Amino acid sequence: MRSQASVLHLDLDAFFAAVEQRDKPSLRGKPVVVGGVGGRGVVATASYEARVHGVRSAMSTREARSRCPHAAFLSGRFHAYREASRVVMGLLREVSPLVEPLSLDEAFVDLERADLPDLEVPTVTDFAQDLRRRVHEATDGLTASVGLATSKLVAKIASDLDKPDGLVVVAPGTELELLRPMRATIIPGVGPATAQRLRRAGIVTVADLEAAGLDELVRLLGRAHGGGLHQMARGRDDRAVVAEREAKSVSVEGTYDTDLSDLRLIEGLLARQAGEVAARLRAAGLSGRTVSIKVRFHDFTTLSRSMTLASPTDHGPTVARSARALLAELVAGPDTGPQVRAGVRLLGVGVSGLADWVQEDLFADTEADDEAEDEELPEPPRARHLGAWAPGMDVEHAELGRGWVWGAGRGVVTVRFETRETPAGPVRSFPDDDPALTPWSPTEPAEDDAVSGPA
DNA sequence: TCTGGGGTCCTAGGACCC
DNA sequence: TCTGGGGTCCTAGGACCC
Repeated sequence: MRSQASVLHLDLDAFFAAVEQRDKPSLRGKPVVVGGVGGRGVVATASYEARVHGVRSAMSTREARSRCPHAAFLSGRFHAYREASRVVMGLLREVSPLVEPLSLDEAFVDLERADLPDLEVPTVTDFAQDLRRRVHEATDGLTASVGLATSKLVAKIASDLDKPDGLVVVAPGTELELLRPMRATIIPGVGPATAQRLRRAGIVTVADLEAAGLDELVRLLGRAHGGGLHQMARGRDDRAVVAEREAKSVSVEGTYDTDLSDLRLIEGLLARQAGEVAARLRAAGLSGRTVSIKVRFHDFTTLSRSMTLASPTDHGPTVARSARALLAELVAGPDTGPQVRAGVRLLGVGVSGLADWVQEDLFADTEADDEAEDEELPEPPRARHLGAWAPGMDVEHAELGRGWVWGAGRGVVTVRFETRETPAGPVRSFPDDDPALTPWSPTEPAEDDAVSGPA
């Protein structure tokens, strides 16, 4: 924790709705709701005029319509939101090189890196007011609420205290008297489930949290969360403002207005999502090894299945093939098969375990050179390492799973497989626990990034 | 016709490795 | 040879955030 209030948190007010009101004068002063407008949509942002009628984020659009029928319901123009966000983040980076965006409408700014004569309360207060004015100007009328404090925790809480269009500076040394009377749910990370567990233990306010022992919190919430809250409740938060955060996963999902039960249609939708995910990976210069699907049934129970490939991919057909294979496993499952056929409301595809293409290539070159030098073939790896014969691999690759054997060198594996036709397409199984395996000549060219390594 | 979409982080168990 | 302990990877699910 710092000795001066040099962490700034800025939050644009009712952001999506405010952009709509800015761009469409007829909406100004009127209730505006941005979110899903379909039968199963939820509210992303409600303007303050709509909030008066009880409309809230994450509420179903159906509920919002009944509470505020005269509101304008809009599905959102994300290009406009991204553009407004870009302007604001650019402005923040002008005042400090250390800006950490949390979403399109929110960021931390480290004032220790800003050009200020000092970091005393009057100075940072004037600075923040000037910043809010500049945001208003640069965005053609959007308002921002700002919190200033000695830590991220308190700055974020502070920015919310005088919304909209507010500024709250928490003077160093006064953090605990601010936090103690507040509900524990004020602390980011304490959601409904955590709040309920705490309540059952008689913990409602931050003061209660502070009085609870570390052991008790860890017992209630686990090591990481319990330990974190024990610190936060004392106003202790040393998290740094971090400018660059690397993406860890890329995913696409969709909820359908009516439940899907046609397996061909489900497969087709998954394949399309796989293509979108791959395109976004390529656009970001990323690739990943783990492909996941997500399926939500009519009763809202949600399953996920994932598989890790032998090497990273950003290839649409490879992601699609993996997704189809994971779906086929669900369809073949004695419990999950009937669930799928009974109706699916959400489908999703994601890729995680991301690697940077450029780094991957450099790494591969180095490794190839090393290999040429010492002329030593890798030890035949053990079968359990083989990502190369994962279910869903196409026939050529299953027969000759050439490629990287993760963590153990390269080899050629010959695998017997059996194919069974199902309504969702062919499902393969691999009767041999221990596929035959021989070392692979490193000079042999790779054909497909599905199974070939980064060589 | 309750309950979005895109993420992050954590937990826990099993397999495996040293 | 037997036993045990860590560490890592993988998978599934859950909580949470905006």
